[in-house]
Amino acid sequence: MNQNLKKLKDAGLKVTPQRVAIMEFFEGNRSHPSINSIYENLKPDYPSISVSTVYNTVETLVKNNYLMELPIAKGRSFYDPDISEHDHAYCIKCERVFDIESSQTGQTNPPELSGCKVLELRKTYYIVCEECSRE
Amino acid sequence: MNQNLKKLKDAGLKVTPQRVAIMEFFEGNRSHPSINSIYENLKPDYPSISVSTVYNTVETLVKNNYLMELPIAKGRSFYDPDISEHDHAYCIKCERVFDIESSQTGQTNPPELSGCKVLELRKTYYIVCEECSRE
DNA sequence: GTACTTGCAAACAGTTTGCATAGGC
DNA sequence: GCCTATGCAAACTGTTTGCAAGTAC
Repeated sequence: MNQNLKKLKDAGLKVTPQRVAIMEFFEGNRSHPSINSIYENLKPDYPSISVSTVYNTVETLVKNNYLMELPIAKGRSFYDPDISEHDHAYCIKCERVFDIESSQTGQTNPPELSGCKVLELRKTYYIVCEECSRE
Repeated sequence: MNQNLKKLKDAGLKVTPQRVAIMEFFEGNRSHPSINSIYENLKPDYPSISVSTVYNTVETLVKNNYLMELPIAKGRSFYDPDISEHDHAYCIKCERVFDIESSQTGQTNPPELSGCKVLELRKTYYIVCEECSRE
């Protein structure tokens, strides 16, 4: 709560109800929401909120390392408030994203990338989740 | 060339000029084209080809394990005719995709996925490529 | 001849942009 | 009061769908 206010202020961002609401929505949220699900979840409490505000805010939060963007699925991104090193699993049936604890850390970069700036290695397991396998 | 005809026939698919053209376009192509770049590249030789045919054909080829789909970037997919196990690097500046030889193979699945059907593990390096780093 | 494939247009989903208004500081 | 953030609408991109006409076999 106050953490969020502090984070916004530290980043030199204005504290608006929409921004705080979006940050609160992400707090402890392990469901990896899409832009649309953020919008739909906030609309009941903030009827006037617009999609573009959600886009703006999420973009700002990504830039300030509060969220990470997961372009795992076709057509839309998921967002994760856990920016620590971990992997993801994506169920191709229900399209949900799950967290996976990262196994080996500190791997060396492949030789092909010697001249490049490597920002990050992302590992995604494509799965059919337990629930969806039952059907 | 005849390989493509054979693959289509083996899959029980009709041999159409468009399908053959798309398969030829992918042959030895390491540039990981998007739907749009396939379309643009084929249009000069096949002026009447339509985007929906490209979508249809690519979908069919993915289903028949001739292509793999890479939903690496926001908003669009890339396609790779190399379906053997390997990783990718994506330059966030020029948005090109590079092939990376897979390092360790045969890793075991993480415990979180014990009840799931794991289809694939994909590793993507997010980079700024050599060329883009120079600027 | 039949069934699948193509090409066109329209619909659709997610995202981006421009701009006037509102509101944080 | 200044400047940023919001909300709305319109534009845009990538994708999907419906359907009539065409074509592989």
